[in-house]
Amino acid sequence: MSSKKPTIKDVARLAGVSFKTVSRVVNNEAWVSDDIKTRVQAVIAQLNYQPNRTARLMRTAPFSLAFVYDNPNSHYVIEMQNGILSQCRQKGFELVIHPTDSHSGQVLQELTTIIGSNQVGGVILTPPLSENRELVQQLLAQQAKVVRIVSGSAPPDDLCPTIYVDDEQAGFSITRHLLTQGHRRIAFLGYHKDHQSSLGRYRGYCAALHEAGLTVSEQLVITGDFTFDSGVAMTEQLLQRGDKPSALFGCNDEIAAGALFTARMHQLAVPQDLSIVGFENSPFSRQTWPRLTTVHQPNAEIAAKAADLLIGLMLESEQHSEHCGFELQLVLRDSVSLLS
Amino acid sequence: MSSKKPTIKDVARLAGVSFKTVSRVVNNEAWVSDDIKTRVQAVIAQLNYQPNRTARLMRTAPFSLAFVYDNPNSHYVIEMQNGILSQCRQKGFELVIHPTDSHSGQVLQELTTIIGSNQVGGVILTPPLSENRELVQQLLAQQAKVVRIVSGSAPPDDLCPTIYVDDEQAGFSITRHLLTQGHRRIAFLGYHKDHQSSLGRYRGYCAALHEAGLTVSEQLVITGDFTFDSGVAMTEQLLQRGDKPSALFGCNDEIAAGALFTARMHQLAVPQDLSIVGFENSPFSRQTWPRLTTVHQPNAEIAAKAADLLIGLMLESEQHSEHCGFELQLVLRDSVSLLS
DNA sequence: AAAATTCATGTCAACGTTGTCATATTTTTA
DNA sequence: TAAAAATATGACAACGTTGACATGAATTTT
Repeated sequence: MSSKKPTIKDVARLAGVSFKTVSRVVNNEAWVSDDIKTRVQAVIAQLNYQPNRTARLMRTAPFSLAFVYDNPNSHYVIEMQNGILSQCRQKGFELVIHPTDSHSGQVLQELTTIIGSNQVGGVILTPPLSENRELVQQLLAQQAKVVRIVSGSAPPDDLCPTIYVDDEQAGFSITRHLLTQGHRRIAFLGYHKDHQSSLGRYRGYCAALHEAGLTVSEQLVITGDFTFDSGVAMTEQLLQRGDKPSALFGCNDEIAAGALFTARMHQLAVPQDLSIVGFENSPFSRQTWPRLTTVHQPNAEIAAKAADLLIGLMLESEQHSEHCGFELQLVLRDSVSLLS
Repeated sequence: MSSKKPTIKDVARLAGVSFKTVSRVVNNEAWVSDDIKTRVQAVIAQLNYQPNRTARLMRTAPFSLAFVYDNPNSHYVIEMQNGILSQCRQKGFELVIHPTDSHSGQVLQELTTIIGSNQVGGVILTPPLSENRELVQQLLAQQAKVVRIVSGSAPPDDLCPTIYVDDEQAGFSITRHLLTQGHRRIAFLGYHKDHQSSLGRYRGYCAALHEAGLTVSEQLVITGDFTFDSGVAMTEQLLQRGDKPSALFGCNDEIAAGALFTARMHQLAVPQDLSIVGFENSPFSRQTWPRLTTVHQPNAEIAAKAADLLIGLMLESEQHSEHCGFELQLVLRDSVSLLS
């Protein structure tokens, strides 16, 4: 009943052919007569034969790729994962997820291990790891294929295929949206000098203010990271001060949700007393009250594209750097008021 | 510069020993002289040699396990994943994530493929797949190791090691909490006849009402699934009716958040006009306003335990069924009022 | 009708490990 | 001090596949 898994030789024996012929049928190679092909396929079905991936892997390049991330945002990770997985399944690849700590200084070693042991043939790097040029180079030096996702309006260099997401443009759009609604004192929450997405969004914010003839007030730019708790803390800090803003640009939806929460604590009605916008269009932003006006970031699509490029790279051995840019669209909802 | 990856034979040549001896050093086998051991280790370090996992896998049992789930809840999946991953890393195992659609009828075939091709040696099954007794049996028949996570106060059978989570007990506790706060008309949102967790929580809800001498009103038990949107729809349905409840038990935090949202739309203050409780203690439940009273479900811990059991099973070949139960604790926050 | 070409199949060596067994050396025991 | 046991090492097969090459049959070309 529960016998050993059938091998290619078992199939061969039963079909009365050499095991190489079975291999040909399995891999859909040319020059197999239809006669034998059907016969072999019948036996394969009968025995329920499945080629052993491990053994196959010994003769071929690895068909696993790693998704490397350092990001506490569940929605982000899941969306990315799903996007990558959709491509992997289509093309028979496997996904290895690799959450890591970019500050530990161990990332290179960790990745070296999984690459060196042939566990994966390529990696998808997300911010902030993707911004580490040296890391990319060292992975490349290990003959690994690399695709990275970065913030920017163009790829920073030609090291490897790159997906770039135009945070600046989107930061500009959403800030201008607040301006057209009459807001003049707009705070920026989540500035972080080491965080490219934050900086891009900040540049867009500044550009929009300048275009409207306004100057950027340092008072209104608050430093913090991309979490709910940080959003709460930054908003507290802001509201403590005298001259309150009429609108608030959260660098991502979690910060914005933190701001929403804090506004609520201070008996401020959103959007009547304070307008708030977020960034990312995570499911979360549809589930707050009021629903957040935000920027749609198509994570699953971005990830799928990254996986697509990486798999292309892994299949053809040529290392031609193809890039791909994403523009982000405004999503208007209920957290912004029209100032008269 | 970028030469081929070193193999065990390269190490052997450089160290002047047979490659078998190197294998012994790598695997920490007995009967290697300290002298040679250090010499070999030096060469390993020098060449930066990493054993090829794929080749090793050809001679050993697979050390990958699959996390199989059909659940749209990002927080849940991420917490589970992290819990499993923590164990995998500790013990040198690999994780294959396998989201699937339990209604497609393809699950068995999908899992058969990844098991049959030696991609994984074991699987962790979560609800609702873990409740499918036949599926478990068929996986077992394929010599796969299985650990399942189910809802219940005891394992349903001895098929395989089982993690059981006492939803009934927790549903009872949280309902009783509402009762002690003076609530009498308590709605139950998210009843689903095919969903064991829902049923468990429902049974707890009923038991608490009975204990308080109340009867369960069909009017107050609303069927739906475990999503925000369903929570909105169910709350709408409930509020449409004449006789409104004073409290509302959402079968998970997302339902509760949907209820919160809808209450807000209807100008009902929570908890003053309506109390709401959730279930799961997802990060989400701390980020709503007001923060949700809920039940803590230690997903990462549960998942880690499951991985631990599964890895144990994969290492020792004996199939002894060890089980493990989890009790759930109430988390009191701000979404329940004291009714006078 | 012989030679060349295409098609169909088979043989055998790899891939980089681990397991089995044999052998050489050292240490212990009788 | 010879025999036995323990220790240390190596030779070689095996895992299940794919790739390089060989071979034989059928078909086309000259």
